[in-house]
Formats: sequence, C-alpha cells, structure tokens
Amino acid sequence: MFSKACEYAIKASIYIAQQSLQGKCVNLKTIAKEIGSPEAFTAKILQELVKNNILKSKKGSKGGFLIEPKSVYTIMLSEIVYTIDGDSIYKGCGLGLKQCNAQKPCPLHTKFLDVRKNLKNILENTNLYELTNDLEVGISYLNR
Amino acid sequence: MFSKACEYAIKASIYIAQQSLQGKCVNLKTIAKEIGSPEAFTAKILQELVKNNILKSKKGSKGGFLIEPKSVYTIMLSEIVYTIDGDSIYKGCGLGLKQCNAQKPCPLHTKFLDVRKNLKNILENTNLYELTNDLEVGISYLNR
DNA sequence: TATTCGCAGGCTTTAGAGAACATATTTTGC
DNA sequence: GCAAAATATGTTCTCTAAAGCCTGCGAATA
Repeated sequence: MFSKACEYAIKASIYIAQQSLQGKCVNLKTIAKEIGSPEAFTAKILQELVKNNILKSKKGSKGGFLIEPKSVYTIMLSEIVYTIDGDSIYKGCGLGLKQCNAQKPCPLHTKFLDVRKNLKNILENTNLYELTNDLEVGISYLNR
Repeated sequence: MFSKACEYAIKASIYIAQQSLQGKCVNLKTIAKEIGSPEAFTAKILQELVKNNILKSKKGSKGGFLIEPKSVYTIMLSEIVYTIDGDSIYKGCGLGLKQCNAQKPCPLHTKFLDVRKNLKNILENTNLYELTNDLEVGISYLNR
C-alpha cells in the first residue's frame, strides 16, 4: 500500500508528535530505535519531511526533530503520504494501465473507485493527534 | 496494490476468459500483445496459473491457453490474486509491522480494517465472466 | 517429421531500500 | 571566547528483490 519510506515517515511523525506534545525534542537515533527503522534511511526521510514543513529540526547538541504542538492537530496523514509517495495511491490504476479513467476504464475501475475513496477519506481526515492519543493510552504500538 | 505479476495475471485471465467463451484457444504471443505485457515474464505467470488449475494449456501447434467455459463463472478474482501474490494484501500491516492485530494494533489498524474488508469483498465476489462482459460490450479496456 | 507451441531454469536489469562518509551548525564545558 | 562534542544535512555508494529476458527442452499437432 505504502512504500517502506512512507511507512517510516508515518511512524516517525506519530512518535515525534507524541514527544513534542510533552515539550520534548527527539534526535534521529532515538526515533530510529523507537520505530524500528534503519537510522541512515530514516534520516533522509525526515529531511524530506522538514523540507515540506511537516517537521521542524534543530541542529547541534540537544537538537533533534519536533512538531509544533498546534500543528499536531492540523497535520493530516494525507500530507505525509503525499510528501513521500506522491499521489500514486489515488491515481494509479489497479491493473497498472497508463490511462484508466471513467471514459476508458479498466475492468476493475469502478469497483476500485470505492476502495480508493475509502482510503482517501481516512488519510484526509486523520490528524496526528488522534494517532498519538491511541499510542499514549497504550492501545496501539509503533514497533514489533 | 498488486505486484506487476499479479496485474498481468488478472488481465491475461480476463482476456483468455473472453476468448474461451468464443471457443478460441490463444497463444502466449497473442496474449502478451493484447494485454501489453512482456512475453517471457507473462509466460512464467501463466504457468503458475496453470499449475493452480485456473487456466488450462494445450501444447503443440494450434495450442495455447484457455479456461473451461463453466469455470469462467466460478473463478473469482481472489483466487488469481492469491495464486500470484499470496495473502499479503489481506494480512500485511499498513505500517509494515510484523505483529499487528486487534490485540496489539498499529495506530492505523482499525481504520485500515475497513479498507481491507472492502477490497476482500470485491475480490471474492467478482468472477471472470463479469469482467469479460464489460470488455465485450466495449465499456472497459485491457491496454493503454 | 517438421513446426508450433508450452515448460523450466537461469541470467540481466532496474528501482527501492539501506549504508557510509564527509560537512555544517549549534550547544556545552572549560 | 574557544575547543569539543552532539546533532542534522547532503552526497554517493552498495545491497536486494522485483521485473523482465534468454536459451534450450519436450510435447503435441498437422
């Protein structure tokens, strides 16, 4: 569904959001350990999220990554996914056709429209806070 | 969503089903051209479908692949997908966690369950005939 | 018996995933 | 203030698995 990079991006964002709400700034090493991702690869992904104003970064000792608390409520999953994976998840044809639309659909087009709408709806209406909260209360996990 | 191999498997099955209903047996070359897939790669995929009794093959001159007409109504998309991609599409965690279930869910688990159910439902309730029919009437396409 | 085909295995290419390393910037300890 | 440590940034390299290709073999039909 998502690329590995995107999976890490989502998990990292959730973790950073959780820590930021407690006023903490977390560094790369901690993030990678906490979400179970390769450190170097994670660095690249986080940079991309910084460039797109989803995360803030702070260099130097006691530095790391954070999300402004107010942003935790306004950043939607869809923004993170779009930053890393682009819009392939909405646009791409289920059967891999270059041109697949209502006019010239593949045989599964109509059926898949429904699944896509469902997914799009979830991504566009879920903010980081909601996910952070489940984590906080201990009813969801980021690794294992 | 699906692997390339699986996309080709679905498209090939639909095309073969359509031709089989007209009593025609089609060879690899024709199939590959018709669905826009690489010939050698397609060969492997078709072999896999034969092994799993989704397609029949006929060797020698005038040979090729076919589907028994009665099977066109009973073969569901889910069988084709399972043969090529296994059950990753149902089981895999949206965030790539090894262990992600109702007891220890990832933060998106519940939300994704819905999308998965939707998809599973489509695959298990769509037979080849239905897809063949749309193609026949010219309201859907397998290439471009 | 020659030709047309599927079958089988291995080889090559490509793109995603991950690693390594050098650089730049900020804080901290003295 | 200054050196040193801690940290993000940026570039390039390597690994790996999916995707795609090649070549020879064997069966069936005309």
